[in-house]
Amino acid sequence: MSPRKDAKDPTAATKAALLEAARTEFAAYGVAGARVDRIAERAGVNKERIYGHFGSKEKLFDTVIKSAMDEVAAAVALPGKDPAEYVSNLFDFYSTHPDLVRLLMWEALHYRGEDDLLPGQELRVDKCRSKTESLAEGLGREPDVSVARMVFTLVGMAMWPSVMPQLARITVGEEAATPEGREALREHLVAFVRAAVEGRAGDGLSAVGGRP
Amino acid sequence: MSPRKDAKDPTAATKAALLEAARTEFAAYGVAGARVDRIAERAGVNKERIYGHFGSKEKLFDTVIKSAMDEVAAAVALPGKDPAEYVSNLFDFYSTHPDLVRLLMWEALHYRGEDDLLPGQELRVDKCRSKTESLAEGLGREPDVSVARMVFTLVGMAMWPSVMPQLARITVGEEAATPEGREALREHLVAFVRAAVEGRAGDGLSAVGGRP
DNA sequence: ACGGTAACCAACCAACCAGTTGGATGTCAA
DNA sequence: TTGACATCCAACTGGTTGGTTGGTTACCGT
Repeated sequence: MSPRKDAKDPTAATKAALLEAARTEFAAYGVAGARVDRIAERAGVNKERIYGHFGSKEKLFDTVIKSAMDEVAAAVALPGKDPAEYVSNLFDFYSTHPDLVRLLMWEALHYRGEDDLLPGQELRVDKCRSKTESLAEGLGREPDVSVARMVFTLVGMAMWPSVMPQLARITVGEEAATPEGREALREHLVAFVRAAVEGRAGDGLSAVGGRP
Repeated sequence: MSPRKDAKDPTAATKAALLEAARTEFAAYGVAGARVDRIAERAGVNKERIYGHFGSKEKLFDTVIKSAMDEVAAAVALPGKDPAEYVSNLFDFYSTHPDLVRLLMWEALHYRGEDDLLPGQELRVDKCRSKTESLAEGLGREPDVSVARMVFTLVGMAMWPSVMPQLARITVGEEAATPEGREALREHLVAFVRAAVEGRAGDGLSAVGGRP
C-alpha cells in the first residue's frame, strides 16, 4: 500500500491545504488572475506539489470547482414543498459563502458553454433534475420544463444579491451590507416568491412593501 | 488647433476601433485574461496607441465599462407603470447583448466593492435612484428602500439567464438556447412578476405553469 | 534494513506580456 | 515651404509566470 495512509496522512494534508489555498486564490482573482506561487505560499507547500497532485493550474481550478459544488449540494436541502423557504435557505447559504458564489461566476465566465463542457457535467444535470422533481412533487405537478424554469428562477433570485453585491449597495443603499439589510432583503424575496407562487398578494403590494 | 479635426478624424477613428476591439476582448477574457496585443491587432492599430489614448490596460477597461453602461442606459426604458414589461424588455436586451452582461460580471468580480469604488459610481447611483423613483411612481408608492429592493430583484431576474447561460441549459434543457426557449423563459418571468406584484395568481400555479 | 513513495527545495527556463522609446509620417497655420 | 505638433509604428525591455528538473530527506510497510 501507499505510505502514510493513516489519519495524519501528509499527502492528503498537503492536498487539502493546497485545495483550500487555491479556493481562496481563485475566488479572489479567477483562473487567469490567480498566481500559482501565491497558492503554494499560502498553503505553505512547494509550488511543485501543485503539478504533482493536480497537473496544472487549470486542473486545480476544476478540482476546486468540483469540491465547491459538493459543498453546495451537501449544504442546501431540495426545494420540496415550500419554494419560498427554499429561496430563503439558498439566500442565507450564499450570503454566508460569498467565495463560492465568486467561484461559480469565474467558472461561468471561463467556460462559456457551447463546445467545451464543464467539469462534473452529468453530476450537475442530475442535481438540477432532482431539484426540479422535488419542486414538482411539492407543488403536485409533473416535472416538466415549466417547473424547471421555476427552479432556475428561484436559484437566480437567491443568488443574485451575492452575485452583484455592489449593485445591491448602489440600489438599496449602504444598509445592504448590514445584517439587518440582509434580513430585509431575504424577507422581500420570500414575500415575492410566496406571492408569485401561492397567489396570496391581497393588496397587490405585499411583495413590494415591507411591514411598516 | 490640433491636426485632423474634421469628420474623418483619424484619432477618433482609432480610438473607436480600439474601444470596440477592447470590448470584445474584455468580454471574452476579463481584465486579467485580456491581451493588449490582441486588442491592438483586432483594432488594426499599434499597441502603443492604447497607452497614448487610455494610459493603461486597466483604464481602457474602465472606459469600456463606462461606454457599455451608457449603452444599457440608452437602450432600456425605466420601469414605469408595468414592472413585468420592464423585466421583459430588460430580458430581451440582455439576451441579445451577452457581451455586455459578461462585461458587467467581469467588472463585478474585478472591483469587489468595499474600498475601491467603481468607475462612474455616482452616475450609477443616479441611474438606480431614477429607476426606483419611476417604479415607485408607477405603483403609486413612495420611493423607499422596499421599492429599491424590488428594482434590484427585477433587474436580477431579467439578467440571470444571461448571467448563467450554462446553468439555464442544464436546468431547463437544450431548448434554453433556442429562440422558442428564450421566449418561453421570458413569458415565465413576466407571469412570475405579474403574479407577485399584482397578486392575480388565480389557481396558485399561474407563475409556474405555462399555457398548456 | 530496505525499497518505494512522496514531500521538500532551490534553481532554472522559455514564453509571455504590459508598458516604453525614438524616429518616421502626416497635417495645419503662417 | 517651413516649423510645430500630434499621430503612428516597429522594435525593444525587463519583470513576471506557468511549469520543470534533479537531487535530498522523511516516512512506512514488509
